[in-house]
Amino acid sequence: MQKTEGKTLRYDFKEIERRWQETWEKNGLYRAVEKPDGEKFYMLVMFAYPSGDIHMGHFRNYIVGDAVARYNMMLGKDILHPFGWDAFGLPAERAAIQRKLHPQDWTYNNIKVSRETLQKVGVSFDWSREVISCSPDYYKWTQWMFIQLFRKGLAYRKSGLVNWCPEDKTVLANEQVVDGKCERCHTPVVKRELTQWYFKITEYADRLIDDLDTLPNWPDNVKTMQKEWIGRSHGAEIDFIIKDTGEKLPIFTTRPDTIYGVTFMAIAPESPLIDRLNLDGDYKKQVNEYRKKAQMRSEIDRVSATGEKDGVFTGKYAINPYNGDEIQLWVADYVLAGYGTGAVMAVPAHDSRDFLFAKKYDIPIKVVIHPDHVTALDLSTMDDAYTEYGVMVNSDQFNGLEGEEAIKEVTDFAERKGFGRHKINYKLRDWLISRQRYWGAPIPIIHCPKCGPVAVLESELPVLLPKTDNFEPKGRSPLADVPEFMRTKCPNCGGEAERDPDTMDTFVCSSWYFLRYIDPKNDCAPFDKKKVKAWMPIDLYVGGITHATGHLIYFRFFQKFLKDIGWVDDDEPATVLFNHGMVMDSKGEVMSKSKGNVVSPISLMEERGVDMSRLGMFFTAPTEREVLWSDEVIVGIEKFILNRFFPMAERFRDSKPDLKRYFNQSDFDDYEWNMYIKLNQTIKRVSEDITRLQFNTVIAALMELSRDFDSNKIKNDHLNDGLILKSIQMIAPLAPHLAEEMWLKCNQNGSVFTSHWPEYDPNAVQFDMVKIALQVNGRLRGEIEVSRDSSQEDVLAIARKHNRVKAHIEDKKIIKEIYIKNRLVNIVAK
RNA sequence: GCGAGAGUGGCGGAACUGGUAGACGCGCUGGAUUUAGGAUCCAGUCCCUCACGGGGUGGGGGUUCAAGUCCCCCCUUUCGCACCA
Repeated sequence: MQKTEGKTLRYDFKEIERRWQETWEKNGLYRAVEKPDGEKFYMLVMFAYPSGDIHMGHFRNYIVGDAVARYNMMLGKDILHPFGWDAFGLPAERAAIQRKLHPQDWTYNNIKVSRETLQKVGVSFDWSREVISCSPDYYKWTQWMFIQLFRKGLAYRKSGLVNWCPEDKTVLANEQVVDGKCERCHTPVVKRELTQWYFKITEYADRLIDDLDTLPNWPDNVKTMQKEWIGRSHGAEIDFIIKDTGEKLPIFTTRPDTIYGVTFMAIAPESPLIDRLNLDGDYKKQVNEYRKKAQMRSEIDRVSATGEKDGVFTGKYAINPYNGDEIQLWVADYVLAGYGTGAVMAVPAHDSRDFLFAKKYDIPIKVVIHPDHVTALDLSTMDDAYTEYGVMVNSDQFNGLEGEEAIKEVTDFAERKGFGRHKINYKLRDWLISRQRYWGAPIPIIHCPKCGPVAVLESELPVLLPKTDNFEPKGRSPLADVPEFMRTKCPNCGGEAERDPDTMDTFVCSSWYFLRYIDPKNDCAPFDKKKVKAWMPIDLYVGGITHATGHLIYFRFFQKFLKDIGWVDDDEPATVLFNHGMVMDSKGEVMSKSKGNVVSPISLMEERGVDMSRLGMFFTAPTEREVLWSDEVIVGIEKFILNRFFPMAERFRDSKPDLKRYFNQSDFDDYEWNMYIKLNQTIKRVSEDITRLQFNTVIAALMELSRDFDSNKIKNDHLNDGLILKSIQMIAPLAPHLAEEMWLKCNQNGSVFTSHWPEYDPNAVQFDMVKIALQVNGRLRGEIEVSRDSSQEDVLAIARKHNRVKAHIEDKKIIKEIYIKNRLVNIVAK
């Protein structure tokens, strides 16, 4: 509490915050309409994982969204600003195991605590639409989504090598493996051969890339990251032939123009093709040993061994279909099993990796590309491959062709001959969604010995997660050990059958939550199409950059799928994306529990008040930049609010000003007119800065305005009161409790948030007198004040007479005089 | 290694389409008030110089009357990707 001895005013934030939060709740200020009729604004922040504590990062995220929501509310739009919980997932389960609690109890308890904290922050969430992803009435529809995908053949089961985390004892999606380690617990990931459920996101790869171009208001870095993650590359698939077995060995290459330079072939150790080669004695032994060794090597080993390549010769040969050359067939672990066909044609002269490999094992190198028609490559002096485009040489009828054209010709040739084709490849893999864990949405599939995997009938949803205490991870799904869950009848033939024991990746739950907010209580459908049509797309989505290649791809994928099956209208879920910066401690380190440097917004808010904390966070840095948090940033804000801004309410004269009225210069004296201009300039600046989410300069502008404002010098009551009321309106999105309190103190009816955002008077945003910089040869020599829009002649005449200017142009010849209206004069003299 | 962003006072950071660099705040210095501390108010605060003036937005070049802003090279740093053939 602030001491304000001698002053009648006291800013009792605890009382004020409590009172306004109650009032807002009572009046349902943030209750969204079912269907907007006028202009709408769907403000979305990423829903939260209920870990039990709300940290500074959350706080920052939500107050940014809140400010935008409140601003748009004041612009008269219908607002949808919901919140919910990403409540399934591994950490809940682990925490629950450690604390000997059930994940459900742990999760719901955390939600309760976190919700109460958030409610204290005064964020304008419509809590009546809260969504909890682990609640059966939500995951019922997550399962429904699965079934729709399954019906379209976009959810399927396949066996393959998958990422397995030995610590968490579950499979992981590619996105959850970072540097060969489990994203969550940092345990090195191993590969296992398992049959798992996948979503065919690759089917949408092109649209996921191409539609990024329809999103001008997404940050470029996110779009670039997504493009690279999806990794589309154009090239050719060429069928080589295994010499002995005659088997076709298709390979993918982006450089078919180097086809005559192929001197060996490399196959990934995991490739099943190797088993079909009928290797002879010693070779067989060596290859098998190598394959075993490769499999033992962890992912990190293989990744960190950059540069160093090894492999083993199979003793077999393949035939290049272009020239019939016999080339050696190697097994090498620098070839990725999962990309292309798991085998590559190696062109040492024109690929750095192949070059290293060929040097190491003394494999021939053959130059088939020259940089241009006059420059030739000399193999004896090459210490790396030449990988640029160039002119084809030593390539029979293709000699002389260049770059793109060469690639096209070579591929067309293969197509005509039937041993190759144009081909597009992606780095993106199908999305592995099965998890061998308890705390997730059960996969709504029944395995029937006769009918195979059959979807649960929609009328039977949800497939309830059985309440069991037996959820400790042991390498297979805990649900498999719950017989009453597993045992069921086939929906098709009625015979004995078993449920799928796996649960879904939580990213599935978070891929459609934004649609459920629009109709959160719907029992009959995931949502009402008409309501969704009215509210979508999301007008602003605010979150951290960490989800660039995970969630933000998945939710776009879901949107597109739902569009394809007629449930939504838009191709893209969110038109504007904004990534706020991270919040670090004062030393620039990431806040984490293990480091013990976590600053909780709760204690801060209790000590300084919610609005001071909000303003402090807003003021310290622009939204997209990272913040090194220290409580000191509050100091300046506190002085500003307590000593200057809040006391403005005391200067209110209750003159019932018309806030829509514009004034003329003749209504005022000089000080008043200048204040009027300053006010309108501030309105303009603040409106623009809020639109681009730059809140630090919003506060700076308000500081300037209230610094210049001296009520004693203002005789016009309407100006005095209008300036105060508009200032309150302008700070309202950032400091809602404060604004409401001042609004009330100024005898205004209703909430400041139902008042109309001020509009600036376009005839009063420039001062009548402007300062003109005087330069000689680009150097500043003085400054004069003239009336706005003065003519070049007049200004130059004054400028030439200016003492310091004169001193610098005397004895010199004036070559050029430049006048930028209302800004500067530059006299060029020699 | 590849790609993208960033580099401005002691600190956080301003600066719209090239046009007075350092808004706003912290900190610091001096003054007023106060028994004192705190708080508040006023003034000052990029660097060198008594001043005139000069230098200055990571470094070096360039374009321009004019560059933090545009172009080229380099350094540092953050983030992403990392054998994707």
